[in-house]
Amino acid sequence: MILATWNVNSLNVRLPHVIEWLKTNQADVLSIQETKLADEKFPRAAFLELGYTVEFSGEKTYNGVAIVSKKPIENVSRGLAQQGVPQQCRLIEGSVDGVHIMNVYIPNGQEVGSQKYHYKLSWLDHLLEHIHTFASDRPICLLGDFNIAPHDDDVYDPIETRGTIMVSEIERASLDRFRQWGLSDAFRELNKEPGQFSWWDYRMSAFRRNLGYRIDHIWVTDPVKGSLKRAWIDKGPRKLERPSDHTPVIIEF
DNA sequence: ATGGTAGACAATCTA
Repeated sequence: MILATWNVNSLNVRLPHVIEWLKTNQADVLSIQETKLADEKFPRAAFLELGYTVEFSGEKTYNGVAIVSKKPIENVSRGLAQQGVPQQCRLIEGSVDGVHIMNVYIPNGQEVGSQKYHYKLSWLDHLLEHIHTFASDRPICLLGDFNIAPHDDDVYDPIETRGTIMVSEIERASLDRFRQWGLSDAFRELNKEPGQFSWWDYRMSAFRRNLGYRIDHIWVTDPVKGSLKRAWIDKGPRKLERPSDHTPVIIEF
């Protein structure tokens, strides 16, 4: 199975890129973040025409997640039931071919110490609670835009970015709890070299200068880890005209 | 401390 994740930063703008990418890469499952589309505006037909099925959870202007799949998506659910605050569309999950796919758009957090940063940490707490309702010996993939670079090797400059958003020790420690539960970073299982990024800021010519972060991830339980064949980042879409600031991360197992 | 750019949406907010 080829499984990919891509924060498209507006599916409205990026639909041609996504369709082209699916045609070329023939992924079995693609999970998308930041569709920024209310459900009634979702371009379902474009995916059906390609032979894919799609499930989505979106809202106007912000957030929005979707799972695109060649095979049927079963037991679909949306959001975190436990949250007391108004729901943002940041989680959609479903099973494909016996593999449970959890597509997340973890809050960005804006700045360490800010209100949004605390929202990010508490959202991660709720996600962890939710994960704990599953058995870790099941084939599960937690994937999406985590908005956290797990290690210093995952940022362009660990000194300059030390302690800042997506890099802070508290965020990394929060993510470590998902490892302790039984998830592994599939990309890092197969690729050890530093400087492999999935996101570059639009500003300051960050892509040209390779000032990136590896914040888009596919984390898997042992049954998936055991059959991993490949894991890679496709920088191609980031080089296109009017690109998303993120580029796809893919595994094959 | 700020700014740089992009997207949604029409003055700012989010990233």
